[in-house]
Amino acid sequence: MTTGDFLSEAAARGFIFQCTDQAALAEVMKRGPIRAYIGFDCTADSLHVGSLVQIMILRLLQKYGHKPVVLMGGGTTRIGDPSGKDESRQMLSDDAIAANMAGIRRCFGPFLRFGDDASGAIMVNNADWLDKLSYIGLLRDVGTHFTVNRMLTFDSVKLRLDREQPLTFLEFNYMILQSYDFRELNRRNGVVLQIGGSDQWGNIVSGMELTRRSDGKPVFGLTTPLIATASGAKMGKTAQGAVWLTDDRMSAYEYWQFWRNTEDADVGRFLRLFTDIPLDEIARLESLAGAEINEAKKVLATAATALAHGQADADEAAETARRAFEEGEAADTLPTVSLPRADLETGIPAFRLFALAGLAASNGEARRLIRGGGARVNDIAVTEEGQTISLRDTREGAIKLSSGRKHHRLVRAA
RNA sequence: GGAGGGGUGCCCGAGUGGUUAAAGGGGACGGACUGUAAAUCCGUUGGUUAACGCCUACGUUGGUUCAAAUCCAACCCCCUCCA
Repeated sequence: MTTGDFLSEAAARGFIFQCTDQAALAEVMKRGPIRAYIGFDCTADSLHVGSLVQIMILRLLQKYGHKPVVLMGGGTTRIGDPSGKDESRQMLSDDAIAANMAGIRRCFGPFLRFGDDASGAIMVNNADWLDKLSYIGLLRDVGTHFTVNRMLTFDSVKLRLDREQPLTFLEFNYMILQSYDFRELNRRNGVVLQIGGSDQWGNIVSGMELTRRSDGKPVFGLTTPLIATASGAKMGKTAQGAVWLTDDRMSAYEYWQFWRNTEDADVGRFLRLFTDIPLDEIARLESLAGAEINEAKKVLATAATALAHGQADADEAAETARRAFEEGEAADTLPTVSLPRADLETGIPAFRLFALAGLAASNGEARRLIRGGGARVNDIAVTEEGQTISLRDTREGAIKLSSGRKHHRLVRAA
């Protein structure tokens, strides 16, 4: 395994959508380790699986001895990227951006090894240089390299103009600042490759051109495909919202469940993108037919969860799921809710209990759940909305509530 | 600054005085079928209530009316065109 093999594995795993000059990049990578960066905007305090492709490709880079550079958009987040958006994003305060950055930083820990050595990942913040820019200086420095004619042809701009949605001058400048980042990272850190999602193509190419025009340096751009499920839904959204990578936002068990519920048609693709499992093993798993594909989904779930949460938590999630789904018993590691012992002794109406346990958003929703026949206590369907559930219903130390086949909670007396 | 158009439930979107908690679609949740999949079909989709009902809701605030998402006024926000 040498530094030059990165591109072929990245391609085989489905990471590459477009590359500005793949042959030339392959040459450069063959000669030795390079530095590559991906920018992350600080719009939330944690990352979700929507960013996982980017994280995984950095991981793959590192595996081949290259140095990943994680760029935190402390400066660009103050502008807001218009790419792929119909409306401008709400302006974030500087405090919020700083807090988000700290949260995002934590997300990378499990996936990348940070360090100052040749392949150790590093993290930089573009506020370090963007905040210091002077307007006239910037205009004279980079403004001459951009034509408005060209900028107007970029999809991010065109989309807004075509739909007659406002594009503020602030946002119009985003691509210039992102281009500036690329040149700056090339100058400061010797970064020669920028990676991003396919919607970043225009921004990446701009940065490449700026670096070439003003410094005469050849740099490269690479984009990853947009990941959607086989049935066309956006990847990483569930009823509760985004699928977060950190356990303060989503438990390892829920994360495991997310991957376990992958559509059949996506299993191979997801195994290649979101796990380190060798390609020949993936080919075998992918070829499983019919119900056997479930085995591949479990492998996917456990491997993906191990990356984000650690092997121990992943194994526990797998075991919890096995007992809950395959043996129908309540593993004591299912999500648990504690309620006052006194309340449970007197008993609580079923609909209220389901709402308290978080299986329904309101008493009314719990009632509808029961009417629809989707609520179960200890695996027995609840027929009466007001049926009293009390400590007498405890089985093996807890009362097991279920909403549908997939959502379970254990209730314990506190 | 002027003229015109618009702000409806999670989202899109219909609705121009009462029968409107508000058509339709999407999404979501539940059920059936399965394999914790997809597709399909069925049900549900503001809160509270056993239920009648009550409360909250159609940008904001007031007003007209027995009755307003719907009419009037002022204000806020957005879009288009003109200067």
